[in-house]
Amino acid sequence: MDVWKQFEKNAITHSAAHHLMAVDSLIRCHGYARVSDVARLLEITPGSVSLSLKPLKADGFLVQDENRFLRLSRRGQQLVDLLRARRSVIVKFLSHDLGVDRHRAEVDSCKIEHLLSGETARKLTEFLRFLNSEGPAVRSFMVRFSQFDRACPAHRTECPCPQQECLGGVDRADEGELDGAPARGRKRNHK
Amino acid sequence: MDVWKQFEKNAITHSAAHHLMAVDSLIRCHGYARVSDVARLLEITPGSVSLSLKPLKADGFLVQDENRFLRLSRRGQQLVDLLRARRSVIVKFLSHDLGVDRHRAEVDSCKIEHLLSGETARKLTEFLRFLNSEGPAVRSFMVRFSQFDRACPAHRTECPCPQQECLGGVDRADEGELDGAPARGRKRNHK
DNA sequence: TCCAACTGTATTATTATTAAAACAAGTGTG
DNA sequence: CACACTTGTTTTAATAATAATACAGTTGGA
Repeated sequence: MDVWKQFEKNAITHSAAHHLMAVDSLIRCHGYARVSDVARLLEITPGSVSLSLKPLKADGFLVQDENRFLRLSRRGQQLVDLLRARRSVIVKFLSHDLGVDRHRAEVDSCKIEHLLSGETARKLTEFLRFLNSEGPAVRSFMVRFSQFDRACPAHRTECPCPQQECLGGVDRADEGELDGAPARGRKRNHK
Repeated sequence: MDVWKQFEKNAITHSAAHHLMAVDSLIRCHGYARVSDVARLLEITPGSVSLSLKPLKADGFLVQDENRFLRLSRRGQQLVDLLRARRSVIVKFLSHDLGVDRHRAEVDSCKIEHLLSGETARKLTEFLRFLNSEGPAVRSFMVRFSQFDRACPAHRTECPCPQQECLGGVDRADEGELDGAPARGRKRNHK
């Protein structure tokens, strides 16, 4: 039971990551970012943004100049660059190499990019860099993969015990169980 | 800004997933699972478990018999099987194929397994099945990968602009920024 | 002075947890 | 049998973090 309870130990929340990235995007696109600009971009109220940014300022990711324009600190910029790099790596892997729908790849990456450890992100990047290096071994590998029989073997042979590594049956049978809206009854923020 | 705000739409929380899997593990190991057994396994109080299980019962993942022994419903069992399958696929990919430390691979998988869409999980599984199919193309691919120069090109050539797809520099420079404990000042559950 | 922008306070909701009290059911002993 | 003890469950109250809103107040520039 060592793995359990590790899930709360993340340096940054999903929401915080998006707030930081919004600041970065605004600065890159328009040259500046104020609280209200972030709010408009994220479609939430300025008050909410102000509150969300407070811990980020306290943690030294963000600074505000005398006119309250937002700027990323060195640490903040590093973090944003890191997150963006991770996201683009994961999106590329999912969409380009695995063939996941682009939009879904982006949603999935955005959910997990800030949760990966540095080691995993690094090794994934190395793998991706190799996968996109276009060498002959890689090319023949990808050709073989595209010819690979995608059907799960568990669906061809009758197997009485629950599969260890087949997501096909369960997942297809229960499509949306993990993807979409909750099944019923649970109140959620519906804005 | 379509991707943003998708992050809250998950069918199940991390904690709920662990509670469900604990029930499943207990039943498989000891033949039964009561609230207090789950609490012991997860090292939290029975009261907490009782509260956490309530929405899972309401959503039809769990049932309790007349002696209040816990059982997974059909839906609950499907969900647990799905999550376990995903985890084992991701752990195998990270540790076996990418060479991530086993424990870290488990922690990372456990963080993300319930967040992936069905499509992504399925395609990842297909890829993994191919990667472990031991054909000659795969073998030569993996041999090449093991010989692949892991050093990030950005560290060899001077590049003035922030890297799009290099996690090496930023990440190594800021090791632990996303992995470990918060930098400072943020109060957290320290139990 | 007026308005846009920002901050602060109060409020709501969800999730996750503890601690303590209340309750239920079986066990043991005189 | 009855009373006390033990175990297990549930409920209630409380705390804490995250995420968001609404509204009131402040500030600074044209």
